[in-house]
Amino acid sequence: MTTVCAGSTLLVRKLSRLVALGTDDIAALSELEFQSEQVANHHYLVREGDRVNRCCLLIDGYAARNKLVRNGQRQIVAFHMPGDMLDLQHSLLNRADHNVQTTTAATVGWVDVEKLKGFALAHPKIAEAFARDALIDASIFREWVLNVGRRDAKTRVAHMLCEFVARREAIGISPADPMVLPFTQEQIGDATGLTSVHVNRMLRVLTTEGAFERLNGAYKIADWQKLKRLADFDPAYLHQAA
Amino acid sequence: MTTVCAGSTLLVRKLSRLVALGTDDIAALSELEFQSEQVANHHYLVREGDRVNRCCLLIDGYAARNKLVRNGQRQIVAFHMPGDMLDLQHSLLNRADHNVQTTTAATVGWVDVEKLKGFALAHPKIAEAFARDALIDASIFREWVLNVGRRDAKTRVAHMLCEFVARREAIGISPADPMVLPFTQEQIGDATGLTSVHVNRMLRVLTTEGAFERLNGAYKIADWQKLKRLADFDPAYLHQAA
DNA sequence: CGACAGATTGACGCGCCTCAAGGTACGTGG
DNA sequence: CCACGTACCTTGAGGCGCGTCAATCTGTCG
Repeated sequence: MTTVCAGSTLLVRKLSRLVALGTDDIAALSELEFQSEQVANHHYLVREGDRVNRCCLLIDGYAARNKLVRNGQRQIVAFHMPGDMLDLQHSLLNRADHNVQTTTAATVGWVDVEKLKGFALAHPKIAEAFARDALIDASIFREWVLNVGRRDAKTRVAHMLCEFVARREAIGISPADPMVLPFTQEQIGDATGLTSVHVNRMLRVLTTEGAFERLNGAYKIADWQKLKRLADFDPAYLHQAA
Repeated sequence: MTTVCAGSTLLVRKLSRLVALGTDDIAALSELEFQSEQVANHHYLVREGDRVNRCCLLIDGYAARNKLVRNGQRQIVAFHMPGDMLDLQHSLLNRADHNVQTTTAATVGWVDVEKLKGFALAHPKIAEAFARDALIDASIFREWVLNVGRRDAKTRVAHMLCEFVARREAIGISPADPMVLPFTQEQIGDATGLTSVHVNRMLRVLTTEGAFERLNGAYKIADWQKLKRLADFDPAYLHQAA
């Protein structure tokens, strides 16, 4: 549960997509020690109201951020995949304003926030990478406001799938590969402001229209161009190309 | 149009709410020169696709960020008020992924982005303030995803009004003061994912329920506690208390 | 085999949208 | 001073997209 692990490799790879790291930056990052932990599905990595003093790198598995309204309905506001740092978000704020929960079994690596801050102070390139990462997250949040506020159900679901596929591609997984979605239909509903029932119907429509296929538990993008078109998807907001 | 102005006072006041600035930080900020410009309502301060190399301080008036879907529908993803820095958001990214547009006539002050970056490098406290500001913006985006995704129309409109009032309070304007809303009902609709027609009806409902009053063009919060309750509003996400 | 999470499907209703017709306030030019 | 345009607000009637409720099915893990 608390073995030191090679999360730093993953982190270097991620930050390298954001800025051009110097060899000294990379050397420094390699020194970073992550306390590795295996957690079950639905495990809370951060809870609303927590004081955050350590930071979590998602090494394997998937996670989602969510907030609740008074009557208990849930809204997922972001999802995360291997390589994502989950709590830079909160490190400078007093208390977590939302929950972060795994959506599959997962492996995470913990680092002390103060240690990361020290790195940022000593290495401007690393600080810039952290800042860009936070700004890209913010850009994604804006797209989600648009998605939930102004697109119809079919487009919304398709858009969320497109973002998932595009971000997977950035970490090296081809859109054409079959995939097991790390979300239930209810979670897709929580992310798109719909009910699981309606998500189910929209997935059926997207399937009959030939945008993607379903084989027992797994899904496969049947026509990536068509799905993007149906989704009104423009990846510019992901700021992936450096 | 390009007179140097005292925007730095406003900026010092804003950053002081985010971190404890040292006297040297304040002295340095006072040196900052803003090119002041008066702009009309509906003026674009940033356009989607722009390369951003200068940064805009909103000195007087109001502005909103918006994105468009393919069929031309608009979604406002954030609004801004005097004292807000509008483009720290974009300064580290290649291209603007959304528009920023005034919603009233306004006065803004421009600074060079590189100059600001220099400040951040030389003054860790200022860098931290910028970072916290960006993280708070992100927190507000998350709340908007929740608002648009999971609350009904009346609650949504009330919530947006609450955020407006709470943020005004942070810059020194009492919730009890009558106010002329710097948004049209159509803009409130664009911010909440509703049509202007339905916003109109919801405002009527909130009025008949006694949450607020309307006197000719101006509005007044009649019952701040009641409005917050109707809105499911918890200001924690604004991270205003340091 | 039983228990349980998740997917699927149908019937029905409501919240919000659409379309359309004024109304009001204000600025602008004759 | 009035005529007119423009931007915004207001109100009503009707319709549709998505939610609600509920039953059934499937796969998986003990």
